[in-house]
Amino acid sequence: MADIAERAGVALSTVSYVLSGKRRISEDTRERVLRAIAELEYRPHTGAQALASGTTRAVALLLPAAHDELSIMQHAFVAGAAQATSERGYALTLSTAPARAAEVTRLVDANRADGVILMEVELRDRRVERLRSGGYPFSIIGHCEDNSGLTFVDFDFEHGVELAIRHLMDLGHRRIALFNETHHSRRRYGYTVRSRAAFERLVSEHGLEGSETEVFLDTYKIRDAAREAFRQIRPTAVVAVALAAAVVLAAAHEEGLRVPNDLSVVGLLSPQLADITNPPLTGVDFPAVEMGRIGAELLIDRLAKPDQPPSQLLLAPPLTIRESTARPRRRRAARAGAPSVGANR
Amino acid sequence: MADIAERAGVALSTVSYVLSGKRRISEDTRERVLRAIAELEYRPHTGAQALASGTTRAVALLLPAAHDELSIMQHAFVAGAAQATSERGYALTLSTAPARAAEVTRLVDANRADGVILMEVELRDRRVERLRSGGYPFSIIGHCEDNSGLTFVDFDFEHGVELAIRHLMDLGHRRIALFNETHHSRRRYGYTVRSRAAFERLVSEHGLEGSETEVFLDTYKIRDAAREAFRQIRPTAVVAVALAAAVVLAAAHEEGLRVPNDLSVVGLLSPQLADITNPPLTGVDFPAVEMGRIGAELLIDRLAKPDQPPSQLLLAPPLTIRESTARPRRRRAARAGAPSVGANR
DNA sequence: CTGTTAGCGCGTTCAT
DNA sequence: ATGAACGCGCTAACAG
Repeated sequence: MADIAERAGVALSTVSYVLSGKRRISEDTRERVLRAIAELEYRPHTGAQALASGTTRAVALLLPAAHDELSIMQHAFVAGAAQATSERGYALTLSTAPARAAEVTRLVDANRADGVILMEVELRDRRVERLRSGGYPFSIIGHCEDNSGLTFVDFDFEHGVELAIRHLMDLGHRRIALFNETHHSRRRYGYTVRSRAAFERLVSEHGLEGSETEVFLDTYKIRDAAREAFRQIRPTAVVAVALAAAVVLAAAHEEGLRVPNDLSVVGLLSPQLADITNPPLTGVDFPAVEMGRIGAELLIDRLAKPDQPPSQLLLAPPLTIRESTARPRRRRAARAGAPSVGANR
Repeated sequence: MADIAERAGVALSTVSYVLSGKRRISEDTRERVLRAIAELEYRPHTGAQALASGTTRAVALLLPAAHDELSIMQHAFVAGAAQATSERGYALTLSTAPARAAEVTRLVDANRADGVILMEVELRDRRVERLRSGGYPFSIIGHCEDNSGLTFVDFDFEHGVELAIRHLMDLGHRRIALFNETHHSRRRYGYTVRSRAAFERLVSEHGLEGSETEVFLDTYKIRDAAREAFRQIRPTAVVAVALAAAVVLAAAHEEGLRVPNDLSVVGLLSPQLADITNPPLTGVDFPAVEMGRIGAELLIDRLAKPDQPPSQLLLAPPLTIRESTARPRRRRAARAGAPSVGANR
């Protein structure tokens, strides 16, 4: 900066002001400074700016448990967040530190980032508590039980399940199963709990013969659980949350169930995945990229105006019909074989 | 730091040396300093360290073209790189800036990162040239045509295609098609070119009836291209590169081809994807997480010892047999129906 | 083994 | 409208 100040024949601070625009500078000197900057290929030193200004213009994205595993949708969050931050002139720092409360504030404490984007939160989350009570700027992709004061964006799983069930009911399905995700641990993730709650409510409201099945996020267990459920429940349709959907298809295939002829499947997952399954999944498209983007924007907004009331967004996109759902066929066979008593409501 | 120096009754620099370990400190003062640090909950200011030391202890991962799209495997790279960097005490900064040469050096020029990890390089890549000629520390996940001086890790696609073809030949397949990925643009990505080259070599070496099909990374086009290829080539087996594999399965399904009964498929993709396809894909597992990890480690090693000769790693994992391959069956039917003239080679 | 001190590159207040 | 000078928090000579 000193070099360009000298070359432009001005004071060092003038250069700073030209750059930041925090002061009116005469067009004349402005020109000279900018020219010198161009000629010397000067690049501001982000670190020094951060040190002097006390703000890093970087946010941290906490990418929990990147235990080599699946969590394919996480990538979309990352991609969305990366885009949004870069558009707003922020850097995005990734951390795969374990999801312990002690870790979430580290990057901000070390002044590597101004704020934090949290993912995979549980209904009651100690990391959230830590950030909240410590007064750290943060946003969540997902949400908790007690959301007072929290800034977040989430997919409306309740609404998603409702759309899915309505679609299946419209097609004539009455025996619908929910395939939910669950984790090895005892953690209670919001989307799992909310999906189940919505499912149970709808089942009882409409007198459906649903039956939930919780499956584990391990591919093999998921598949076994699915096959067993098919035999026991004999659903004509399935609502599957997240990655479970992809595996349900495989399990159905193994059971000799053709989708959608013998079994309809509605998935709540990202369109990127829904498109490459076999057959492509009808479902409520999880707008993962958008959510990542919004999560970042909410945080950056918050950094700019810390006193604004927190934004809380629930995204409820429509159902996209692909090829995995159809009218139930088993029922006809069942009726023909043994005319059931139940009226069609 | 001044606070803890005062509290411990030492000079400020002593605190620094205790922290960095760059000097021998008597156990006594060491103790006092550490206690003061704990009591005051002192956290080093990364930015200030960076400014003073001239090294940020952060590396940038260039995640090109996060155009909302697929590129699911990219996530694994990111996850692997994130793990490795965090283990070595580095931060990982993500950038989705467009893949222009001007962008790749920005983060390092602005002192946000010490080096760069590049992905999705083309055979002749201007970004690589820029980094190389500018003397920037960087590593590549992938590699180029001219790799002199480059540090990289890549999947050995040539070897992968060879394993795939061998496996299919062992099963008795002779009419094998390659479904390759290609991008909308005219970019020449190494893995596409190398896969094709290997395929062509093997086809001619073994007198196979292969026929390559290039498909676009757009889900719908991929599927149409696949269906058309099935009709024209009537392959008994397919080798599919990356995401094409998932879509080939869907296309086969639509054509009424059962996998593996009517068509065997071998994929070169990540096991995370291979496991959730329907049926699970036999293939050479693309060790994406591992590659991301190695990419980061190579770069960090390079930052530590800039004068070491560059490491160039080609990973060639074995074939994993899942459920998408079997002995060819069509041939029998064909023979029975219309005894073909062609000898069995 | 420990202390002193000069920067690292920039933002910003105070004076002009 | 411009300039001089101090400080952000830390590292690394240099000096004991």
